[in-house]
Amino acid sequence: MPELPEVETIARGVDQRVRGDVIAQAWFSSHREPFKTRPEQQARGLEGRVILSVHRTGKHIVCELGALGAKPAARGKQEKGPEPTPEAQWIVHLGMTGRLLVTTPDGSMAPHTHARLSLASGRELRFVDPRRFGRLEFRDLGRKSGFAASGAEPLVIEAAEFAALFRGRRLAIKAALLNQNLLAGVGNIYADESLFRAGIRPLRMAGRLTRLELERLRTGLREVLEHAIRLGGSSVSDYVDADGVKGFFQLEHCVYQRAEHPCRRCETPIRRIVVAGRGTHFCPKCQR
DNA sequence: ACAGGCTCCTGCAGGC
DNA sequence: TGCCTGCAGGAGCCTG
Repeated sequence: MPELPEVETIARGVDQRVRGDVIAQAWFSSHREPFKTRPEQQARGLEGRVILSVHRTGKHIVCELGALGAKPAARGKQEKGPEPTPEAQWIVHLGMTGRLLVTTPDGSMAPHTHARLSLASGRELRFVDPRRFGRLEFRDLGRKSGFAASGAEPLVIEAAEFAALFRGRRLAIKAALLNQNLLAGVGNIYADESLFRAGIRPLRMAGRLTRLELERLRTGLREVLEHAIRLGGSSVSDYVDADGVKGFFQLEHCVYQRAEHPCRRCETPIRRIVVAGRGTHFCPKCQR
């Protein structure tokens, strides 16, 4: 299931391949879901627009779109030409099983393809999502404000702000980590892995954690996310990047989906419980 | 306001 | 071998 590192990997890959390309034609499946904006409206808004950039916010992939003829800023260049102002955004949430792929038009259509954007370069940007938990949204920035995740970014949040998120919260820290209104981008895998790094049991009440524990959690979370991004994300279920390539972080999971396996640190068998309706994995000895 | 539970959806694993 | 059941989970919605 795509979380922050997987979404980051996909957004980077898609950005590399489609930045500056023009959306010639947009096609959407006739399923009721997964559209936050009506498909006809999305198609109308997308066709003829230039993709200025693609980036990640929380678990969302945001495509910044400009008017035909707008020149995107070159990636990673120092020379700062005037940044073209986006006119619109196409926002993709992958849900559990969503994929955003850049393909050639002759590439066979995967089952459950819900959107195909034909690009002027001849390539196609495709959204595939068997379980339809993903969401597609179009925002006209002339009418609406730009997309912003409601929660804080775990990669940049400072200690004081992080601690304040959990103050007075009477719920399990695991459940709090999954709440996108507090932190944007953390899902089940990295919640479990960061709690292991911090040595904190998932059922501990969020508001009762000490300053020291919260700081271990903040740094553990950041480390585990950064490490996973370097490895291209975790491939559990059917996650693949923009090229359809799997990531490697799943080989380094310490607790996630390792129930009954020995802890990598102390060899105690990893336990699995259910917290907030989610499978939750922890080491009963290393996590207190 | 906040917390917890239910719902959506399909693929896959496990049991008989 | 093949069918059936149950489970996985992000986030929006409803309820207490």
